[in-house]
Amino acid sequence: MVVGVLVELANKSVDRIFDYNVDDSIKDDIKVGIRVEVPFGRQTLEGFVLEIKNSSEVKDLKSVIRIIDKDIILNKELIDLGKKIKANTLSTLISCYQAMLPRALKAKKKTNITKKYDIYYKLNDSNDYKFNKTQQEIINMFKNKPLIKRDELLKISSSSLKTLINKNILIEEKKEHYRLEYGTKTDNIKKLTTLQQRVIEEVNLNSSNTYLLHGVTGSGKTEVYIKLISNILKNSKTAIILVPEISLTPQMINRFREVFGSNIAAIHSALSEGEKYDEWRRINRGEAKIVIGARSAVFAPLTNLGIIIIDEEHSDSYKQDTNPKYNAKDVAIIRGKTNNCPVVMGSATPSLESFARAQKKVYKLLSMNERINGKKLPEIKLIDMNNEVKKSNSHISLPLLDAINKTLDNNNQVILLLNRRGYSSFVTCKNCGYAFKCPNCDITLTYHKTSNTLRCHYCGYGTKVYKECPECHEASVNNLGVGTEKIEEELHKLIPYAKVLRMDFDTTSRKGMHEKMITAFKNHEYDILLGTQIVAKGLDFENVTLVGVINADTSLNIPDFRSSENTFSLLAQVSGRSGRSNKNGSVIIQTFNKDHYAINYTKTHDYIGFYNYEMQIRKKLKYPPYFYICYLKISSKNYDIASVEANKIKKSLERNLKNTIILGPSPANIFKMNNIYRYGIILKYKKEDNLYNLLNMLYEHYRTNNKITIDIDFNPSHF
DNA sequence: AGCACGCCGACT
DNA sequence: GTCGGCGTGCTC
Repeated sequence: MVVGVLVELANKSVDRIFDYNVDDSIKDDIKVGIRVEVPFGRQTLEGFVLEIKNSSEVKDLKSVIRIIDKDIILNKELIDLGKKIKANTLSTLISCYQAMLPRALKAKKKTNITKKYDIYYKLNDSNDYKFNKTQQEIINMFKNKPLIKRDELLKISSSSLKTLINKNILIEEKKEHYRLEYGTKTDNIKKLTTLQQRVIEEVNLNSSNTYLLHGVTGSGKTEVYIKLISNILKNSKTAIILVPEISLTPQMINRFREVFGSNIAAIHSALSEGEKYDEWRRINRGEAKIVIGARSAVFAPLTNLGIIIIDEEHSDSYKQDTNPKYNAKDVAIIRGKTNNCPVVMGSATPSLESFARAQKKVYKLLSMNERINGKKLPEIKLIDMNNEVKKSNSHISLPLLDAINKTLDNNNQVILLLNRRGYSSFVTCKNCGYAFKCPNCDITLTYHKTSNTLRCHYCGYGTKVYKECPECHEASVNNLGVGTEKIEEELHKLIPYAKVLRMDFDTTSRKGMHEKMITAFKNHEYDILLGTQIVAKGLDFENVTLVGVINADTSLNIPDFRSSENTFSLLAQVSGRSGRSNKNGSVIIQTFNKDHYAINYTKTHDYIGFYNYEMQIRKKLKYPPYFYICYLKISSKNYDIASVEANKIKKSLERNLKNTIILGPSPANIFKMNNIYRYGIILKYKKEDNLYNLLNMLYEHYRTNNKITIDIDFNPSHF
């Protein structure tokens, strides 16, 4: 017997199958998809069996050393899926498989993650032996229970136990146990509104359709997902639900546990590698039917898949920005087709790409435009900070302060968002909020400290930094941002009696802190929840009737063609935290750009209006969804080589791609990093048949060149 | 990724 | 003369 093995080396030069002989002694356990250890050159490597055959074209084969797991790690579907992802992302096949597996199953960086066992004992047949009193007591325990845990027997006497084991009267038996424990399910499915019910009925569970569920904040999307999954389970099928890591809170998981109990496997970053390994094996063995997790959960080795749900589909967290640079949404659709099951993507603010596909009937659009509490969406007030800065020096305007006071007087709670996306990488005017923009690309210029210049990292345009603002002519140009600590300080001065809970990535990084804070705020131990992006998503507090946005503009100024979309989405999401139960909510947004369309469409909760407006811009500037984008990054330790080669590459692409717009090379977002210089080339195209081929050849050409590294990202989430 | 092979510069 | 620099190529 001969096997074709893919070794665990993420290098293009060994990204192919190597053949090995299999000794008769291990032949019976060889299956496609298991892991084996093989000799490779002078080293010993781990790899996956991808083929089983009778003979090989290669003579003088080496032999498989041993089988690592008898269990199949990569089933047939995942093996094929990996090949498709390789083709779509131009990454190595092995990296695609590694992306599917928990750390414990990768050869690299494995930190001794093992299975956990409980030790049990059972009685041996031959027991014509004279026991003393304690020994007899132990023996008697086995009358009702054939298998007893070691701990229980130790309680009686460790020496007697030892004797019985030595005399071969008790036999040890190891049983694997999982680290996590699961409650019992309640099947507590909430009663659905007619709107929710209609959506359920529209989803054809026996199709491979892709649905886009556009539901306003508070419209009850989660309960729709639960009902859909519950229907899937009745057909004895399985389900995957993807959520952004940030909203994968214990509340969210508990809600699913409540309904589905141990049928759920939840994979999230708060788990240890060992716990992740256990959860993965429960899935692989068919013991868990529903998988909830972030991006990589799309690879859950479930068989008989019945539905894939992607919550908050607009989130850029579904795109992996390291190799393989896959998007979980694309992977979900591929799995949907192979399993003939539907994919449901939900959001209050769908990505333009997805909504455009829904408009073109590629996806089926499902709408829920009412909240389940029957209330209207909260009223949104804009505060023009151009006027407010003249009145006071505070980051919190008088109208916002007033509203906070009123809310607290009524014994309600407040969420304050400090928008820190893209913080301080660009330069703004302190007086009027003006941000310098590229005249060619209409994106914000990035500040380069070393040269004290402003640069466009799309086209390379550069200009020096002016002290004087070209808009209001004040000498107030700076690039300083504010942090949550500063705002907290101000709040203490302005409202001394208010209890403020500060939540950002610093204060929540310790394990369990995130959950603790959420619980404390829910229990009304605090009046104001102040935080960054982390407070904007998915949270559900019934007492919150006011949401305040300190600065709507920072994310608007990010040098990214999606900055308006991301801002609109963030503001809509955070606004949705207000007035979720039976109380009316309101929202106050402080901005320097009150006439900006992204801010204005937020004010009227008008997603469609925003969509139509933004689509015109995308069309004019040839951005997605009208054009695809591919980002090439060329990096080198040597400044000149990076620049020269990047220009050579551009010329060569120009010769070979006739239907593609090529921008750059221009300095990448972080131009110099670890002393490596990086240039970016942007490709915009609608249809370019030869593109993947050409880029693959380009990659191959530079593979052996150790002065230049090329990195290719199709449909990047940012660059 | 390792590791050997191999072809040029500066030293006991 | 040889030790060792790292560019190039191979691993079933």
